Amino acid sequence: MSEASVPTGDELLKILSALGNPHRLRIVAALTEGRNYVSALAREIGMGRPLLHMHLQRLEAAGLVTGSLELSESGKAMKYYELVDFSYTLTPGLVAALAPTLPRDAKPADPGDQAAERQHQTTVKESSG
Amino acid sequence: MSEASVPTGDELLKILSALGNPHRLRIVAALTEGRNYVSALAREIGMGRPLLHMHLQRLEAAGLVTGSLELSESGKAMKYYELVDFSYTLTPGLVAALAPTLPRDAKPADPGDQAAERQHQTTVKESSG
DNA sequence: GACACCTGTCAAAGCAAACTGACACATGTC
DNA sequence: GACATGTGTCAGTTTGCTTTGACAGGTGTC
Repeated sequence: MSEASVPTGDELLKILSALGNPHRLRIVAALTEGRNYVSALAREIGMGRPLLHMHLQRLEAAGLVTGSLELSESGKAMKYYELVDFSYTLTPGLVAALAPTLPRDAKPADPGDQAAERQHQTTVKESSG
Repeated sequence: MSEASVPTGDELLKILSALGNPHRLRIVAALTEGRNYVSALAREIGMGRPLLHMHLQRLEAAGLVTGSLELSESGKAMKYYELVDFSYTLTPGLVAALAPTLPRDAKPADPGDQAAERQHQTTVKESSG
């Protein structure tokens, strides 16, 4: 099953700008092989941990990946990221339909469109002890 | 009929980064109502002509819109832009398939992947005299 | 010629994103 | 304790996109 194919304009924008980056595309590609934790993923792709961390946050904020902080058998905390099985069909029609729901200019005088925040879901599991 | 749904990694990146901008999404949305020329479009959307010009170039480079310099009845040169009926389905699989064809780091020492340029097609028509 | 409309481009400024290095913290092993 | 591995975050630089204003054409009309 895939993600909802009809997001809001704001969400679509976040998705597109999140994927509009070579590093992030590569990260998504690497995660199709399975979930992985940050440090290992950084080595695999060949980029610094702080940088990868930022990109992963961007992808998570767009709802394209999910991170879960787990405890390894040895007791070390490791943050595993995995792909969300998304599926969005880009067409002029979709853009036209969602464009009206785009934030104008972040005008401070425009209540009612707020409270649209989305909190990062970071599950915490324990795998044995 | 829609555009090819399987571009190269480089093209996908251009498409995504082109659409990952609120102004450009709005431009695409405005063009779904029909073709229009730059100055009129600038007034309709409410942005400067030079700025709109740049955004249109970005969209054209990504193959999402097409521009054609035509001559109006009065003889004035007007650049009309219209939408390309694209359709791309974003999935992890697509990204994984195209990621290997992404340009590494624009390394100068890597021939063979070049000559992949794409020239902007700018038709010139004459409507009457 | 002056005006209104269209086109295109350039340089400088402004701003957001990307990137790096260093720090603080925790755990298991030698 | 020293070391290697994992986590997260922060400050500062660098890079690149975005934006603006000004300029240089072109045409038709008054």
